[in-house]
Amino acid sequence: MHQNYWLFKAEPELYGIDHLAAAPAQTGRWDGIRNYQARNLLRDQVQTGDLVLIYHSSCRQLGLYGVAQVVRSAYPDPSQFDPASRYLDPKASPEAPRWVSVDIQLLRQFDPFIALAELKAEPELSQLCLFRQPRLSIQPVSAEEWAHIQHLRGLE
DNA sequence: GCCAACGTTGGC
DNA sequence: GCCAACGTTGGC
Repeated sequence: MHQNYWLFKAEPELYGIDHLAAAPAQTGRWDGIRNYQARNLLRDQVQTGDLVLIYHSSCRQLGLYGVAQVVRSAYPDPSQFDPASRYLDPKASPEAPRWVSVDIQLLRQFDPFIALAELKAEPELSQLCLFRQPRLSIQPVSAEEWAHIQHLRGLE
């Protein structure tokens, strides 16, 4: 299948690029998505091999921190069944899961990170989902937007 | 199925 | 901490 591009939002105090970088094989589970629009994208469209921009929200330095690759496509998010998790969903069961996770592997970190203000200053990025639908936690990124963002750090 | 009340997100 | 935008809930 054709490779797609995404932007995943993270609150770095909960789980962010540093957690991913420290994980075995720099691979971690993207869990805790509890919004139906984001869930549907994750479940139906995010495929193994897709590339992902990691965005940090709700923190002092908002922006893009790196690139990851999807290494496992959607499967039931274990945290929905976990009474100890803040993401427990009492209406979900293993027989009828509601939420999904994917696994991603960190490929590289931007140096320096790409601040939100830097993204906003690029006319070519004015249509980014990040600006049009800022609350969506799993967002599509076009091939053109992806290339432009890579070029901001001299990357292909 | 409408819609008011309420909760959450997230930049500032 | 504020507050606008937006998502969810639940009575009718």
